[in-house]
Amino acid sequence: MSKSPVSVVAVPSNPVSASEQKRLQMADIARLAGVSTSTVSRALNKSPLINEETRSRIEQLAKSLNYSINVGAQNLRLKQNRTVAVVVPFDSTSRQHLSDPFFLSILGSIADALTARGFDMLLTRVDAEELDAAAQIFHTGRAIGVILIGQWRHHDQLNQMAARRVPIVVWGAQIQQQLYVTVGSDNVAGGFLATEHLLLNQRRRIAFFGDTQLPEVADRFQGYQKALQQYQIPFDPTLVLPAVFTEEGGRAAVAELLARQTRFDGLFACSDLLAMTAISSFRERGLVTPQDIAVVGYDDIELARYFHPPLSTVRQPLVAAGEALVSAVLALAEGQVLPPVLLPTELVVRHSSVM
Amino acid sequence: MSKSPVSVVAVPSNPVSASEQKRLQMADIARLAGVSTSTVSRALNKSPLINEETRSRIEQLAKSLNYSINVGAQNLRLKQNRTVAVVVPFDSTSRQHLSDPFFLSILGSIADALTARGFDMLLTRVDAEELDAAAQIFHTGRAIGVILIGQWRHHDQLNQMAARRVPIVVWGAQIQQQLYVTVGSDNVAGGFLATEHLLLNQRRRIAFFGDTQLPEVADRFQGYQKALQQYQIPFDPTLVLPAVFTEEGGRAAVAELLARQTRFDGLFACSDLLAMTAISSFRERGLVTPQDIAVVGYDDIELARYFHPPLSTVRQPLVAAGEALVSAVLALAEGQVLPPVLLPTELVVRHSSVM
DNA sequence: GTGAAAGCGCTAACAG
DNA sequence: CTGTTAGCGCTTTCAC
Repeated sequence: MSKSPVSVVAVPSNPVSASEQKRLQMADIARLAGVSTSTVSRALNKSPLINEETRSRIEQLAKSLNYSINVGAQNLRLKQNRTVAVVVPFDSTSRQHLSDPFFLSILGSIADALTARGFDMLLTRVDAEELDAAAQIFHTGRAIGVILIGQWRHHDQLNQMAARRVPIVVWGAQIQQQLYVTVGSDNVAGGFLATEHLLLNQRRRIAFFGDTQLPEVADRFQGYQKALQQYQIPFDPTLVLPAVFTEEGGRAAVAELLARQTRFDGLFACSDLLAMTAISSFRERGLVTPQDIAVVGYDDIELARYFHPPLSTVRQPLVAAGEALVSAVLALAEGQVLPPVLLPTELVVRHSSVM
Repeated sequence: MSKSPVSVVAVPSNPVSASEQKRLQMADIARLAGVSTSTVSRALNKSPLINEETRSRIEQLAKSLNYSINVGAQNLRLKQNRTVAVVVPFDSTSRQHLSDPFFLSILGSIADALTARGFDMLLTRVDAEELDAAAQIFHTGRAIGVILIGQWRHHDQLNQMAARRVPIVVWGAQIQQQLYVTVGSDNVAGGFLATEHLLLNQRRRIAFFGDTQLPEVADRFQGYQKALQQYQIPFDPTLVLPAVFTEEGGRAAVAELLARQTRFDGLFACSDLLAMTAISSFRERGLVTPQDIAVVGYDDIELARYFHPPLSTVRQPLVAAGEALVSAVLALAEGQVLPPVLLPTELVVRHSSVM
């Protein structure tokens, strides 16, 4: 035998180890147990056909050897699949990170709902301009359906996918002539609630922060207008700012609003993140919330109550959202036809809106 | 699992539609193109053997029919797999949600790193007491390796998995006699930096919030003690609170600290979430930050700069973290042997710690 | 350049 | 109750 070489460099680990680490398979268990693979298969799948003694013997063996049935092969054979894809589009220009806490939370709730039903979750980030990648996940059989978080502006692409029979459900607002299924909160009601609350607290010049090109925001805006109308407050377009949902959105919107030199004493921001960055900007400029500007956000993220001042906001039902999205995509995958789902929305009053 | 107040009512559609929707497969394309499946396979895989004309014809056909190769079957045949599992343990007792923004962000950075390398990400939440479920994901062949976010107290279980040759990398702190690979930030340095900063700003009675049973926190605590020692400030155990990383953690710790009637003028909280809830609690009790209590958090989540006061904190390198975790798990899956990875940590001074 | 045939790891008739 | 056999959708020698 060759004697081991003395070297100072790290011992190059056995490069074969990956391949030599031959994965155990059913045939191995069968041989070791002295039965056929059919028997092992049946035993491990708890078929009632198998002798109790045989079964437990095989189970023991498998467990002690750390063997588990290969799901890939099983799925192929069974033509089944218990994986759902969750797609989070990102904006290729801003390379925006998965940053809004609300989206992250909804992701958690989907994960829970999926786990509860015994499904795996494939999480994918795709370029918002290439939503077709989401369809590929389905067409390649990696998932039986997809949940898309963030409707954004991609109505047409989504419609196309649905038309091609991709089981897809999107978190967002219901739109006319929409072929795909949406699950979302009642944004019109949410917008109304927030605005009405501000109105009821004697605010008359209420700014609106949100990109109304997004369907969800458009609905909230509609609620905003409806409230103004109902309380007979004139609508002033100079109070409307197309703030994007990024961290800088609130800051930029505040700057623009102030530059417009329009008077305002209230703000309805279409996300808590937006509300928080706005409040932070106001403060830098000597404007205090709620005294000078009463603010209501949207989402009710966890940090909202620990913010200063604690943020009044419109709560979207997180757990229900996950449940509904998962139910919907599963139903769709089974070929059912579904109506859109509208979840209730709730005003949470804290201190950013009342003195 | 709470049930949602809204149920998805399915219009009972044609129940056969799911099954009759026969998925296209390679044989279909072959028949339609008048070639054999071998040819289709080669064409779609861009084999140089195929006639250019034939290839493009087949590609066209496949595209127009929305056909894509079935990855499951392909993987089986090729004995390959491009999926990595990301496991987020949850505490079964508190049923704690995936709530800390930092964990969520790291998840995003992992997703990006995986996507960049052409890997799929399987996201799974598992009961912290049943970490073995993470091993199953590997043993069943659903993923070639697993990234575990949150070392918590499960050192032993993790060691067992590693001993069984499950390619697993853990986000957390390096521990003695650890068989598994960790990637984490330099927690000792982070703790030192935060504490030193407070010390340099004339704070002498610095409270520490964090569950020192967690390896990462233990390291930060070590940094805290090191700083005190270096600046010759006596260590006082009454200033140390085992705050958990939940939203209520900060609040409870503040209550307990106040109940102890010990004097303090600074706080190093082991997460931004903890710092924020603590500041919020202080405020409720008339204590203002930074005047009365200077606070430094940990993580540098996005909202930290928009908090009031903007939060001083120790930044953990998010993007690098995702990259490192992914590189590590991929290397492990190939059978390589790796050392733990320690990422640099950086103090970000804002206003919660300086007057 | 293209096709026929074998087989990836598993399950399910169909026999015994 | 258990084994034999065929085949899930794909890739790849091996022939032509």
